[in-house]
Amino acid sequence: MSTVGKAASLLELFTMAEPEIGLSDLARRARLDKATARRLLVALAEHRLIEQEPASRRYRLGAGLSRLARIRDANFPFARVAAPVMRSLAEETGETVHLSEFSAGALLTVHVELSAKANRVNVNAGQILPLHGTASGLAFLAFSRSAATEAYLDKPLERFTTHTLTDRANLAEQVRLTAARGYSRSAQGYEDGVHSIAAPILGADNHAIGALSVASPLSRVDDAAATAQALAVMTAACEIAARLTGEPLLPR
Amino acid sequence: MSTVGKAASLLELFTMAEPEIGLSDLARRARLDKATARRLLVALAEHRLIEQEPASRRYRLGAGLSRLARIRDANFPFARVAAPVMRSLAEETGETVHLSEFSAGALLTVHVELSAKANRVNVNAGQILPLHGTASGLAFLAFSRSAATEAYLDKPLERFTTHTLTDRANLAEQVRLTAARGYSRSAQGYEDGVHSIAAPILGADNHAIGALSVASPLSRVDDAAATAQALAVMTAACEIAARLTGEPLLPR
DNA sequence: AAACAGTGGTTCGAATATTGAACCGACTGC
DNA sequence: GCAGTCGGTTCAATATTCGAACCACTGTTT
Repeated sequence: MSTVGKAASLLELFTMAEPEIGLSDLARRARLDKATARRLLVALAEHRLIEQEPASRRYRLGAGLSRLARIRDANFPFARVAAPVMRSLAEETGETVHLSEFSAGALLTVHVELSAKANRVNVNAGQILPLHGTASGLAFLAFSRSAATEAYLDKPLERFTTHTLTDRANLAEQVRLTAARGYSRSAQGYEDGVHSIAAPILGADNHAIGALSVASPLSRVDDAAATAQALAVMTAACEIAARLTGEPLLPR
Repeated sequence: MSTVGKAASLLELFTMAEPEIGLSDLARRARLDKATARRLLVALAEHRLIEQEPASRRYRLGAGLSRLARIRDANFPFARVAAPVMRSLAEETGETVHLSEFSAGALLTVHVELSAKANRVNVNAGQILPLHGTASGLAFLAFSRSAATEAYLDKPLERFTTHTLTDRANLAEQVRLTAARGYSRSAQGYEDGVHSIAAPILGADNHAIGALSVASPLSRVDDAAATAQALAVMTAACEIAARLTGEPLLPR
């Protein structure tokens, strides 16, 4: 393994549960010689990627990481990181794909990849979606903190079409179903003739920060197509989350 | 320079202004051979510390950095990082030092290092300080976003002692003075017999996220002592900010 | 109090990973 | 077609890293 690979492995030994580790321990776990581990740690410390607690002499992640992460997060937000994954999903499904981020009590559409077909659903970036009535909203609600979900459901809910779910019991049941199977499905809840399948984008704390959705003309979707879309959208949503948070891809 | 040092130098070439850089450019700026730079980049990419945009083939900071920074920030917050610096400041000045973090419209005291002297000011962690009437509050206001500062000053302000500044014009003048010289001074604005000098803790965006303060019995402070305290508290505040954000220490 | 087991840290000849000039193919502007 | 980029690759020469053995120290056990 390359030297920088070894150094990176050292960084990866630190976790939420164990954010400070001693030299011998680090060397053992990274399967490195103590002398090697120390030399790498010193080099990392020179660039503030590692700090050493003066009292206990244990090592921990350095402030330089905060700085670098800030640069990354500021310049490669949600939409930008997600775009290539969405492009693939749009090609695979042949349908319009849109990504929404939770903001001020609703979902804000931050990126759209349109279907290549002539008969397609059109969504505009910037559009605000309600949490009820859309597949994206259901996916978000199902993976939010339960207190927040309950609070939202208790408010009076606007009706957009004759199919909009506004009844608290029905909606709660849909949320439960979505949480159980990992994706949501909704037809004409917000706009007539539109069918959507959505999955949540989970943040580092495993709660939804947004949702990814495949939107099709209702006439083109049967149960088989919906199942295929569901699988694809969940996979893509996981991929986006992984690219965003840096967590390794975990199967749900 | 060590190999990991070179790799770290590559990471440090990315900035807010230029978050994506091509191979040749990276090699030139880091004064590395192109082949070397690339080998390092590949090694970093394997650990997600670097990503390569597939289309342009340019490099950028990776998601792994976000993950590591999250681990660091969660486990070594404000108070913990600041504590050793505060300990030194308390020893240097011989007075009680307290650190406050802005939270919900006021300053929350998150850490205290008490003076070694018998006659000292006592402050408790957890105590809430108003933005007016305390040196910490003035320091915070003077380095907040000006809109937020104005909004605060427009509200009715509670009186705590006969010395509390509640007049908008007087307070605005104090804020202006604090912003100009980099520290605030207040005597008996919140509690009788207490004198304080404070400096803001600046976040990555150069706005205050909290304040550091030296609190003394009023009887012990003359102008000379206050000047010395001011210098010490500003230096310590800069040091804490640097340790927190990973930005290099900048003179004000 | 002596022996032991665990730290963090250092040394230096041996082993090996790193280096970089020269190379390739692809693209852009002239 | 040429010149000047770019990203990426190769391989002999070499500088860097490796790691067993070594301190000095601390706390525990006998």
